[in-house]
Amino acid sequence: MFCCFGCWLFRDYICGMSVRVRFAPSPTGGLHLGGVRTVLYNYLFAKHHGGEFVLRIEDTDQTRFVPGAEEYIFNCLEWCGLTPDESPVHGGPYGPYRQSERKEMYRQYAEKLVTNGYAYYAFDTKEELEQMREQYKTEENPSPQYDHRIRRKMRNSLTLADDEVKALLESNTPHVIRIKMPEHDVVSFTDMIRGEVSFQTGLVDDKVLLKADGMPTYHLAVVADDYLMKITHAFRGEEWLPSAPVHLLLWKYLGWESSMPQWAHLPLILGPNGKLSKRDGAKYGFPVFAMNWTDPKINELTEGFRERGFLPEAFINMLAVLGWNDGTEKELYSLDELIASFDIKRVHSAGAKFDFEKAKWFNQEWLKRKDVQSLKYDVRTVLANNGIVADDDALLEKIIELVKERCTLLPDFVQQAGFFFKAPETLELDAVKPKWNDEKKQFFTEYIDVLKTVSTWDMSSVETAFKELAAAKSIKPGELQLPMRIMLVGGKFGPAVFQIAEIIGKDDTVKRMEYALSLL
RNA sequence: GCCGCGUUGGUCAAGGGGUUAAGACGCCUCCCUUUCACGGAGGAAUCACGGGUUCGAAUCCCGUACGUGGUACCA
Repeated sequence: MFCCFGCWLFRDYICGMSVRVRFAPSPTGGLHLGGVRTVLYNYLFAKHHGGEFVLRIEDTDQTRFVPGAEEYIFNCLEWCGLTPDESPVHGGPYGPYRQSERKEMYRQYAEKLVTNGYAYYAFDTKEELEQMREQYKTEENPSPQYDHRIRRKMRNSLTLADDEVKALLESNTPHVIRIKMPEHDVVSFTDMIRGEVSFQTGLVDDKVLLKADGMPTYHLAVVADDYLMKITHAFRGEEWLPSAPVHLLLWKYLGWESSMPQWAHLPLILGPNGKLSKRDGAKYGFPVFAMNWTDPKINELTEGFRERGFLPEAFINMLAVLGWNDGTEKELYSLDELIASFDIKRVHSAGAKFDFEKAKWFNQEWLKRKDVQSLKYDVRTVLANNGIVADDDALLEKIIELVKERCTLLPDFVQQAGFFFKAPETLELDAVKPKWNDEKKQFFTEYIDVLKTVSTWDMSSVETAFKELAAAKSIKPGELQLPMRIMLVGGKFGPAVFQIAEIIGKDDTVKRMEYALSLL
């Protein structure tokens, strides 16, 4: 994997410089599709360029702390095979990687901005802010912002006298630090997937940078940490685009403009109506999170792709091509192939609607292309979860090979492979009854007797005996195969009947047929 | 409301001035198989709309509509 010539020609400045990207989730709950795709694109980009992928935990909102959420994120990444090079658990030279543990570092930057006139102290209480919003609310402006117009009317270091501000500060009055957005500037930048984007700064509000509890908000933290962690390319969801001008300005005001990362705002993944939510999953019956997640507060379980029976390879593959393609017709990629061909510039700028049917197709394809050995553990587990013990290794391997192309999701193996290990509990007799008659009953009674005498039990001897007897009785073999299948597997599915008979053995074959016959 | 981003079949999408507008999923028909799958052969779109620019526009420009995101001391 090496950089293409394009890097020189299109001034990416990627060659020769070490690429560092980051995924920065806030540990507030399950990791959904969009999150995993963001991780994936970060990871692919980094690995394509031989760079590092760091995972940073953005836990600056203490009120939203959810126990277990951070560990859950790590487990998801591990399942997906997207291991960070640096993180709170993997360590690294730029730690700590949890923002709550970096708390003390942020204040100095915020203060520096105040000193240089790019930010200011604001003493407004929650109530005062609410009152402001109420007061200035009009039909044309339903949600007034704390912006260049409003700030003149609020209690901050721009409106208060210096000694008053000083007194307030010295008496530890709760306050925040807000950025002072310029009134008439235009901020623009080149997004790696959208091209030139620009904003009028006067239309953006004075975002809080440092909260009253001393924690930074996302806006300050993301800039400071990306700088401190030497992030070269910053990818995040499209929902961040509107606050990008704040971040751009912060890089400039802090004097770090020359090391600002290149941005790419990823398109959203949409559900049946609007942004995909876990609610959609519950409503339409598909998973939205990578793995099962139980919200500890309300004890509510949200289903994961893993538990639904997806292979991580398929999950990753499906996500990669939801919004990206390499320009060829290729759709099936291993992680290594993705790393080799990924190009952030070929990511679509439009949001993509998630299609569960297509997701299943990817799993089916991966089931077909993966070898038996690598499927064995998962299949055994899913069978065990359904009370089927498959401890004979060689047998299990043979069966997986035989039935895997009939399965879409892992749990399908229960139906497709279960009957090899355990006689069916219910027989779909309705499928044979309409055409059942004494002749057929007679056939099977005699056939059972023949089978009992077969010396070498294999597919062909079972089949030969079957056909010979059918011929002798002048019954079309085809009319007898379905009944036999129902007797052995219980339903209209599975591989060739005689193959099944061979595998389950003489005793079981005879036993199942006799039992079924007794019901007919 | 304001701001940003987006708009090629039901879905994912290629294509970025001249093409019979690829391919995949799903759907339907047929073949293979007297199970179910797999596999194979077919079927279904005037590229949101309206104006330009041009000999020529899905492709470039401008509007409109629609969708979506933001507008928090949440990320």
